[in-house]
Amino acid sequence: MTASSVPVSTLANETISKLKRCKSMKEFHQIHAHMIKTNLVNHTLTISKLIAFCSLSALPNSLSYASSVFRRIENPNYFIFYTLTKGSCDYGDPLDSISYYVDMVSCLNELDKIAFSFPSVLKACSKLRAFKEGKQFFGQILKTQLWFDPFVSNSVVRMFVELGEIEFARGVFDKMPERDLISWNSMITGYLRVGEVELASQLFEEMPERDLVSFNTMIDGYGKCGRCELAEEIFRMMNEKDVVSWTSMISAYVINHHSSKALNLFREMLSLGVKPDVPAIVSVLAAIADLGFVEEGKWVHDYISSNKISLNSGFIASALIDMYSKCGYIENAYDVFRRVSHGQKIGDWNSMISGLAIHGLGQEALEVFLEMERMNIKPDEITFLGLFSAFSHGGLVDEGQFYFEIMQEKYNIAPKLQHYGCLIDLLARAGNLVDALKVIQHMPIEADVLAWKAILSASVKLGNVMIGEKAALRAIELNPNDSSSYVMLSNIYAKAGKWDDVAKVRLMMKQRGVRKIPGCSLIVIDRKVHQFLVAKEMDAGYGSNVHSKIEELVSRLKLEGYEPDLSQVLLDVEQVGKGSLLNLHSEKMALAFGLINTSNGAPIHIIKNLRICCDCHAFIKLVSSVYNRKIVVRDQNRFHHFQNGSCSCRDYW
DNA sequence: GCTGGCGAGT
Repeated sequence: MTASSVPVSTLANETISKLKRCKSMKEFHQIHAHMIKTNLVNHTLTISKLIAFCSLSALPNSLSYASSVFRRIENPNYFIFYTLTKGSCDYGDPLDSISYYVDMVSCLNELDKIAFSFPSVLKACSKLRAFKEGKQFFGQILKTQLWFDPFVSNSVVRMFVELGEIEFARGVFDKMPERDLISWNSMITGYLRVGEVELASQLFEEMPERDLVSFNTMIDGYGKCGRCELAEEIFRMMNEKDVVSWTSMISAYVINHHSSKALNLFREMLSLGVKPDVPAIVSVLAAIADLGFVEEGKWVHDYISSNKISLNSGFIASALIDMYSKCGYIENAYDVFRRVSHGQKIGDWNSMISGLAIHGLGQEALEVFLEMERMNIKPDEITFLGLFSAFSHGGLVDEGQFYFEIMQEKYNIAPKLQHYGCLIDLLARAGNLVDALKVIQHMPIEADVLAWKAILSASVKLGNVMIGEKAALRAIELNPNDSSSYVMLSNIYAKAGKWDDVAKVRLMMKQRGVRKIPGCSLIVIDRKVHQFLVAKEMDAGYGSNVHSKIEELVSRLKLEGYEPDLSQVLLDVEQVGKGSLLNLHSEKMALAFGLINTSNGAPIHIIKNLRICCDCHAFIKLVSSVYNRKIVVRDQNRFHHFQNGSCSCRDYW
């Protein structure tokens, strides 16, 4: 049978079901060509469906294709306008979404049909942060029957919530003709987003009925407000949970730095037979990355492969790259990246650049960035944060300054506080305190505590008491509870032999109740985690072994010229003799334990919560050559790969 | 004559 002898309706139905199954632009092109050949382009329903499935497909270039088809239609109907409005709002430029809406009302004016587009138009306003225009649309809605459409009025509440205009949202909520579950849930989201925990709880108590979404919203919102205990309470009282409930609770733990709890909860979820989906996997990967437990990370990676979850789905690749980097396995991160890097996802590139950065691989990070440029992938703010951090850790000062200019001139990205922070850190680390201070003076935003701490920590390293003092006082003023600023100030004084000033700092801390965070190092052996706290006896059983091993190491290394760096013992001098206090640094204990409990030549991975100290750094360098071990230490800021007596940071950290 | 509004992740 030839095409022309088939009834139009059959052909149309067949084409529509093919359109529904389209997975690539190529298929859309083929069907469109076929429609032109069979004259189906003049069949309203079929051409509408082509535009609909294409605009809502989320494929690259699908919207511009849909719009080119649209432009050849003489009298487009509501449905076509609607799909283009929604498509551009969700997957394209929200501004186009508003244009389609404006076009629509200029040529058609049935209110009940316009209603369908309004949710997307209002969503476009929130995406564009267009409060004024949003209010204008709201004004128009109020004058019509649209106000009585729950989809429309709920979208108004949602828009004000997204814009953070909580008073407006509440005003609409109170005034709307009918409130359903969605209205209540949105309003609660709104309060939680602005940190109004009390008001959110109150609404949650007051609402006439609740669904799973209401509970999940509370878990997520409490978590994001830093109220893990409240999130837990809701989570535990739920009779029915879905994967969103679990994921919300897991990420509440991750955000609040309870990564072990997050990992345990993920395990509990699995044991109850709840199948993790992409967001659940991504959130547990963040926990694993934080803990540095590569074995768990590999298990999740296997799970992803064996369950045929594509590396391209959601943030899977970027989460894996991040996890492997933060566990010290930059090669594995690179493998994942290579498998997806032909893709266009900015997050994958950003994770790779940041990963290389924490390993001090500045040049490699720059190469990834240049590859990105060659592929015409537009870098965003986060790309540059990663890049600057890579330059900073790699000591690439000229490159850092050059790309700081490029970011603004070529990519039109205005530097934010964090970008300035990176630039300041870059200059300060490289020993250029004066220029770093100049940046602080001239930047259009007030420097934050991190910027001053960057100056401070560089001053410690350079022994610059004057600038260090100034930076420390400013940092302490900005965050009086951050112990590290006091400690660094005290370190500067100690290094300069100003013991009276050291005492003053210590007194200040005591009076303000600021406690030094104890150094803590982790080592994982045979999937078991061993934790060492500074100056503390460890778990019964191997304490004395570790101490005698450290003593053995010290005497062996002294033969190689190791001199304990006593300037590193600062605040707690009266407690124990300085030399032995140095030997109680947590990373030395973890290292000794690792040497005892792993076979000769096996690499040792250690994770420390604070920055590694100079003495331990020199110590571990020597151990790596004398004992012929590859030792990888993750400290608060970055990785140190020790091998053959030197460190990948080239003593620059 | 097909359609629309809430919850989780890098």
